[in-house]
Amino acid sequence: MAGSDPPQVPESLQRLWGVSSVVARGARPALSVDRIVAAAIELADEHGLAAVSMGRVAEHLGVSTMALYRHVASKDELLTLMVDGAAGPPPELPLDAGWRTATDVWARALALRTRGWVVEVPISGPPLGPNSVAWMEAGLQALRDSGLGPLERVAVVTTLSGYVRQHTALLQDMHTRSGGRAQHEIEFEWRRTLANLVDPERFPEVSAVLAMADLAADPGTPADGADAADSPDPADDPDFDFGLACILEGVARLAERERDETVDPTHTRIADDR
Amino acid sequence: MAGSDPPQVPESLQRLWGVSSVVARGARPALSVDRIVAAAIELADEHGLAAVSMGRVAEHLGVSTMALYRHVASKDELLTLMVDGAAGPPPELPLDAGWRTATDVWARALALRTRGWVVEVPISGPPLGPNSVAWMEAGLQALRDSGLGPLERVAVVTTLSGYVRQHTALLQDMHTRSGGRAQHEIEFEWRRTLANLVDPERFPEVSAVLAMADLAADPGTPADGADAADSPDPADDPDFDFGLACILEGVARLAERERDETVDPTHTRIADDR
DNA sequence: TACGCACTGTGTATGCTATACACAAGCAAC
DNA sequence: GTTGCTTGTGTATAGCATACACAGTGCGTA
Repeated sequence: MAGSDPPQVPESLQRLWGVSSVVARGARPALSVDRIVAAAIELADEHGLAAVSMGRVAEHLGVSTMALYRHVASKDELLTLMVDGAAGPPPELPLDAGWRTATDVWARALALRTRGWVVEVPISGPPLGPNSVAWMEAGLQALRDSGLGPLERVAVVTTLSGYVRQHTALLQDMHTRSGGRAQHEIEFEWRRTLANLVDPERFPEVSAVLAMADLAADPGTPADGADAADSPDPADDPDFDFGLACILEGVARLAERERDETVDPTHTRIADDR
Repeated sequence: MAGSDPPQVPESLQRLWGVSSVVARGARPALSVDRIVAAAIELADEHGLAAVSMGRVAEHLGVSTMALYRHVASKDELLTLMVDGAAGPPPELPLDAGWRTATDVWARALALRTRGWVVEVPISGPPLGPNSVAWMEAGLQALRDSGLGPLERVAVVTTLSGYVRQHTALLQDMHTRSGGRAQHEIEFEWRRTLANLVDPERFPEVSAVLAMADLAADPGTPADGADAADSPDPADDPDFDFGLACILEGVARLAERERDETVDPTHTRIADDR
């Protein structure tokens, strides 16, 4: 009953955390989990997640396909490890600039670090890899003086990373579909296509958005025509800003309300009614 | 230059929107996109998305595998159609109860309707199916009197659906991993596993959360032991409530601020500083 | 020093997958 | 009736993840 059994920790994860434990007895390994993961990530970065097959990863490493299975239990496990590896370590956060700034930086850094293919791999459950945990730690630290409880901070971090994930997914999809054209161009075309399909009577709101003049107009490239098509950076997107601000604003408001209720339940803030 | 060319609308989507256009010339079809999609959805509901292969769908319909390709261009397209079909039509919203209530209802309805396997299919880009558009329309209507601009409302709807998606994914994953055990039990086990791996010195915040007494304790089933394992309903999860409230609160705040700036830029609200 | 044995990488084989291609049958328009 | 498009079918192919038996390698022990 006591904590003696190590549950289904995938073994390769143990190696990632430095819990090797076993003594080296046989032939010295020419391969390692890290090398495999690195090769797979490189492949995904260059040719997309679809190009990551066990055979190709092995070929890229100059070993046979089955050699990989000595270090990784399955392709699914490899994908999970890839996601963790691609996340990398979190950046230093400006913790003394206030929780809001720190969290904002955190989210933008995460968005920047999240490669497009990461969102294509099916959800890998609760984070278990070292980097994932490190990001979680950083997020929790950013929110330390927000006034929220620990569990709520976890919820916020989860929500934010989900938001980043979602946004990256959309950008990635558009980028994939684009075939080199600019993002705005794709969105423009999508809008035109959809406008031909929807019935303005059944879908007035959608139609209104689709028909908006400042959108239907040809999208002039905003900046100096930089290669936004090459590196889709969510932080560039004004929609990203809005959604992020939205979430952070909500966090602030909830934290504030909670603080009031906790510290001084009788005291009501001025003009905080409604 | 004029709008004469129908862009790459996948044809089967056209059929979904009722734009059949072509006259029936050859043999009368015994199959239809809807029947295929329905069969695929049924299969996914029963045995998971992994069980959905072209062969099995065809077998389930009593036709040959290749017959499907007369109505669906590829498996990817079928998946997209499945997602739209599984969404179904949006519910009636209490629009006169205020945007916040309406949006809350909208999000919970979406969470309820989102089957677990839906989040497993890779992002299908901007919504194009009739049901997806209908949900978008409903969301925009819910937010009509929020005071936000049309584009911001789109951003909010996108963010919310992403949030629902994210949450469903996590629940789904736990549910898959569980193998029948209750959700709390899984979370408990995950916590214990992770607690053995993380170094409290490097990850103080995470460790603190993992060590929290009220969580490490055995999780008593909250309700009357209902079959929460069978139907993972995100709306049951308090975490879901918190995140949703967070986003909606942020929306309210931003809308409020925007209204102030737009209507009367010179007027500063009392006690709205910081 | 020699043996055993755990461990590493390899080659082959299997079953499943999506999908291209050529064909046969049905039915409207001419 | 003939033509030609459309629909369903059978066969074939290439790619995939992965099981299994085998061969080399080097540490711990006799």
